[in-house]
Amino acid sequence: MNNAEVAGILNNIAILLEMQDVPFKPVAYRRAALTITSLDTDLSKIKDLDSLPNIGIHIAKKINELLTTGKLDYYEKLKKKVPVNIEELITVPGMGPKTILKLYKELKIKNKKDLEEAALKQKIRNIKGLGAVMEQKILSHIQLEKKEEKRTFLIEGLDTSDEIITTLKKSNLVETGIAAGSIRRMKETIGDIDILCTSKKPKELMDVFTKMSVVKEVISKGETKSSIRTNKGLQVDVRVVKQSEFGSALQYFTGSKEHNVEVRKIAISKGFKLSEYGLFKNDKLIAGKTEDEVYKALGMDYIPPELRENTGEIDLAIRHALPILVEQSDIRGDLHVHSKFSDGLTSIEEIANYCKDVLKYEYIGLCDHFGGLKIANAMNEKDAAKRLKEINDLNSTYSGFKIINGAEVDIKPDGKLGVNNNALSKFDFVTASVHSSFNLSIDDMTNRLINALKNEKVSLLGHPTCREIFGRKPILFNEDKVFEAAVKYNKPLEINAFFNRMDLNDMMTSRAKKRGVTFCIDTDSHAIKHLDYIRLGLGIARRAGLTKKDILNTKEVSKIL
DNA sequence: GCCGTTTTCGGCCCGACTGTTTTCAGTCG
Ligand SMILES: Nc1nc2c(ncn2[C@H]2C[C@H](O)[C@@H](COP(=O)(O)OP(=O)(O)OP(=O)(O)O)O2)c(=O)[nH]1
Ligand SMILES: [Mg+2]
Ligand SMILES: [Mg+2]
Ligand SMILES: [Zn+2]
Repeated sequence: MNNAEVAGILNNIAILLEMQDVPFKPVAYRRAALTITSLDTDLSKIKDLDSLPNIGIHIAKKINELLTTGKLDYYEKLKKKVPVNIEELITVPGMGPKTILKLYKELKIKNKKDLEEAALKQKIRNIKGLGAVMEQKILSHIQLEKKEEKRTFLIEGLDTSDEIITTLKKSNLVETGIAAGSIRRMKETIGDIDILCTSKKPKELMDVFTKMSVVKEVISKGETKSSIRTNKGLQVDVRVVKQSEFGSALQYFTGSKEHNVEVRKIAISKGFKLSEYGLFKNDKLIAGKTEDEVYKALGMDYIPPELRENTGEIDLAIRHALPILVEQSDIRGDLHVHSKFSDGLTSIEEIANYCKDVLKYEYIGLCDHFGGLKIANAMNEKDAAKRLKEINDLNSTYSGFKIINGAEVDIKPDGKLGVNNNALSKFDFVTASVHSSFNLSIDDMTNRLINALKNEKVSLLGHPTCREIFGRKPILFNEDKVFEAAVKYNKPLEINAFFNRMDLNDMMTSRAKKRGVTFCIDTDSHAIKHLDYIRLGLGIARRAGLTKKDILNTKEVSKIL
């Protein structure tokens, strides 16, 4: 039984207990499940389970029973009382523990199929406490759901929230509009789009919001909170508050939920109450205009959104020990950019101008594919020579900006590069990365990456895990050994910021930092607009707590060659 | 069931929207 399965069962127990109105235990089981979900080691490898946060002796014992027997008596007994497919039913909006219980008792509904049939026969509307509206909601959800992916890419959230805020602002009813939730925290995937607005006319603003042309369905609508679904199937939540409440509302709406709960507990312990409307002491407003004010009043330093996951940031903020996170303005260049000379779409000059004039970089590393990779239209020696001349010509026209003559080369299964080191001697910067044979044994893959890192011509290990979000699984290797090699040979690991790679991800970056690894945030651009993905890479870096000095491309060009 | 600069019992975040509702439960953020 793996971690996800154990967490799933603990979550189901929480729901079964809620059905019986058991107080507090559901929260305890949910927290335990969350702890397990965020674990990066297998439960079976952990000896003292009850030393994990939110897992005490009782849940630890239950986990052990699950791990050794594959079953849990306590869970089986709970299920016997309400033998329904919880996972399936709970995904239907509006279906919570109480509704599931009621429908089982009254109509023997055990799963989605039963639910759909009952709704079609108009049986649900007759249940006391339910009605025709609920019946219709259930039906339309079950029939429309089909194949919707639940979460989506961060970049889609960033772009769509920008578009919606722009649309809302056209009404002149918005004072401040900002994306919140997981978008503001820069999570690699987002479940919905959360937008906070301040306005003097919330009612009118909500009318505008729920009547936008992209709205397919209005999920709920109130004066301070409304939700819609777009024609692309994305849910958008908008909260509207007064400008004077902006800080506390943003603190609330940015989350994470777990962070909020923890901060609110601290407020309680100090005799305050914290909500989206402000920090209060005996109904007297203490803070609320800015987030900074709220955190300060609670004895904390301001916590950057990317860190608000209740993974230790609150303690650090109290002890004034938060890291000073890397910022966009610290980035001096992008060291993994493709041009027309391989599979990119853009001329070198266009790329250079954008980096120099718009992004204010001091350098770019042109890392067109070189040798070996047929699919990516790799350069041969002749192409490389032609490109070098173009680079030199352009460089002679710049002051304070430099195009670095780099290459991206393939790492073969044995860890040798796609081309020999002699052929690489002409390049000043070499990104080595895996592009095929993703399924080696862990040992072989580990040796493959270590051999690449060991190679004196290699400057950087590109997209180290090769995972694609919602797509290819990461390649498997011994993390500790690879991190160790990266430190030993003084080679940074790439934080590849391409929207569907984001590789290394936040968690692995955080673990690597603890082992002393350094990093390089690259966009892997193949077109001008990809260069802006740097902010996705910054999101990963900041979520992992990286500072300027952890990152190669915050350094001057003379220090990286 | 978990947890502890109000340490081993007594508390556990707080509020909006819907409709099941006419004074509130349930679900969701
Ligand atoms: N205090 C408190 N705040 C919550 C709760 N649930 C959600 N929030 C706040 C924090 C969340 O970041 C914010 C938006 O809620 P979402 O459900 O959209 O979650 P979030 O955006 O963090 O993740 P997502 O990617 O949408 O799944 O609302 C809660 O139970 N209590
Ligand atoms: Mg969200
Ligand atoms: Mg939301
Ligand atoms: Zn590349």
